[in-house]
Amino acid sequence: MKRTLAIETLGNISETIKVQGWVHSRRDHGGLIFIDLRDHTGIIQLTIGDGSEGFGTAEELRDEYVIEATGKITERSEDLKNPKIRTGSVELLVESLIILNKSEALPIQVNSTQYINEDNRLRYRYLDLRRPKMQDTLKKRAEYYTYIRKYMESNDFTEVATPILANSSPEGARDFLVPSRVHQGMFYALPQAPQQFKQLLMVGGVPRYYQIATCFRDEDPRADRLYGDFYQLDLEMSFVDNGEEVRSTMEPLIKNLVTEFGGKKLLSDSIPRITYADAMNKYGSDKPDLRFGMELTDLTDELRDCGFGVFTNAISQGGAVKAIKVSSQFSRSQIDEMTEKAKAEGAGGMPYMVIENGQATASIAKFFSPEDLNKIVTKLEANDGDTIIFGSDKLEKVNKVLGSLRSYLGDKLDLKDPDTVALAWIIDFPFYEFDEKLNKLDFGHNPFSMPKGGLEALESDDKLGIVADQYDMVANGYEICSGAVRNHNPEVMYRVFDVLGYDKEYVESKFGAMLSAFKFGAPPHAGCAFGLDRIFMVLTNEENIREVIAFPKNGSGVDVMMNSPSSADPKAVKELGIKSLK
RNA sequence: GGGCUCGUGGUGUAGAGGCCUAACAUGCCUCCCUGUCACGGAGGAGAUCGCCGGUUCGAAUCCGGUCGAGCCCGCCA
Repeated sequence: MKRTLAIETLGNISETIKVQGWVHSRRDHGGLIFIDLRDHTGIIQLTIGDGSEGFGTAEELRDEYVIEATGKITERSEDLKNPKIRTGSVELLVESLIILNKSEALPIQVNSTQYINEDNRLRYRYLDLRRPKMQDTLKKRAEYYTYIRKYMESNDFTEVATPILANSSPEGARDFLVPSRVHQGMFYALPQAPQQFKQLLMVGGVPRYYQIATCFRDEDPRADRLYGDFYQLDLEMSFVDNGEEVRSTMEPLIKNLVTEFGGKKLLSDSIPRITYADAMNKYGSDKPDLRFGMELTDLTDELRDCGFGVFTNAISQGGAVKAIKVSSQFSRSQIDEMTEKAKAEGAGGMPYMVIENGQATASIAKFFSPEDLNKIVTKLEANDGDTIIFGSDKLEKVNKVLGSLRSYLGDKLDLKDPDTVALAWIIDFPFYEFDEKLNKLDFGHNPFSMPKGGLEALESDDKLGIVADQYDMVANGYEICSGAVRNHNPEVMYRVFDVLGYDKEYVESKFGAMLSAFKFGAPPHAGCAFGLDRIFMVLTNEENIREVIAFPKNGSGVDVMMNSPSSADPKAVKELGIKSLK
């Protein structure tokens, strides 16, 4: 076994050993120097007395010097043991000491848990990574990959690598383009996902494919979304024509990742299937956090003829009135903050009322008759001390605003148990959506999924009612997986685009390879892709996804350590046939 | 592209018109110290308060612009 600073590998008491690592801290008592030596496994105390051969060297040491020490492992006397570190019952009595490399004064401290702003951490990521927490993250992430691979292999999935230099895809996120030198004026694109390749693998006779795939998207990041490249567990299964088979194949892995690997509780052992429509109506989100209730209640019918113009107007214009009940009361400033939140989501304001002594008071209560108030209180089962928050507008807007407030209040009221993971499958996404901005029909998710009901369903007059055989998995309010039963039938493919007004030529120009492949005996197939960074983030209770990878870009896509992106050698640019640079 | 918040010694913060010749913690440098483990003690260096402009007798503090960061909206099939 390689000698590390883990207690198990240090050797026996009074054995003479050699250890290497970084100077975590140094305590100089004049004639006696203590050094905390650190490596990826932990810390051991080195003790050097005046008179020992290494003493002179020990006096020169500074934080983060890299050293090698030789000495005798010695048990500490009872009163000197330090229970805070794993090796605290022993220390190394140093006989000789070598400096392997020095360190300048540090821009960020390694031996501290003090908050450091992220810009500095990323600029000196190699120092940041030395910190025990980041060491643990990297180690745990490697175990996570192993755990996943083991499951996939034991379920007969074959790992296949797909190209990084791929093709631009017309739907979806913005591509990273790579200019071709050999074919000037032409571009590769880094894959947003191996979507088309994995479907071609199905046509290619691979029964079950998986890959821990790097995916590239040039879109603005978020706390739960990396800029540039990120990782997916991408998989696909042939001769599968229903999503349930994919879901039940992958469920055990995710559940075990939560419990066995992550050491957390599942909210429920059986994972609910919730339709997109139900999720939107009950939680105002297609990625609801199910760890708490506070569901949206529809009051449209009850309040159609109420005395409050804001509500009746919304309803008469085809909109809805909904409410959430919160078992809590709020200060003026809290209400203001929530109102700001609602406005940020597009609401005009945040009407609310408070139930006190069996009476509704505050904000908009005065606009309602006792009968209307009674309907509200009854439907929401509201009690003294509850606050009822309303939304009225188009249904989609109401869902969005109240869904956002629900999540916000879940945080504020501490309803999100960090030790519990609530999983759910969201199913039956709408195939088409109405794009308000372009004032036309567009794909809801992706054009590769099979419409439920196939060709026949596409003929429906209610295009917005067509459901895709498409499913997401959500965990604690995060979307962690997206998948679908794929459309492997060229006729259906043409028709899917035809509904949006795209002709055959368009489809062939964009998806030529897939379409022609599908003409040569494509098996039905289905699959999905899990966001590995995001799942790991949930499992480790991190709120920022940049905490779970070694070298993330910052919010504007810059690697502040490596200084990328950067300008290129003009010669290389010229060779690519690119003429104009700013 | 838009909104909100932030920018003060190496690091993390305080200061919110004059008390600032800018404070505290930590780090750094010098010296003392043989049982510390966030060692302790004495001394010292280090910031024109992101940048530009304005208001004012006076600006780290107020205003405008600009640059950078974080979060959110848009975007992310």
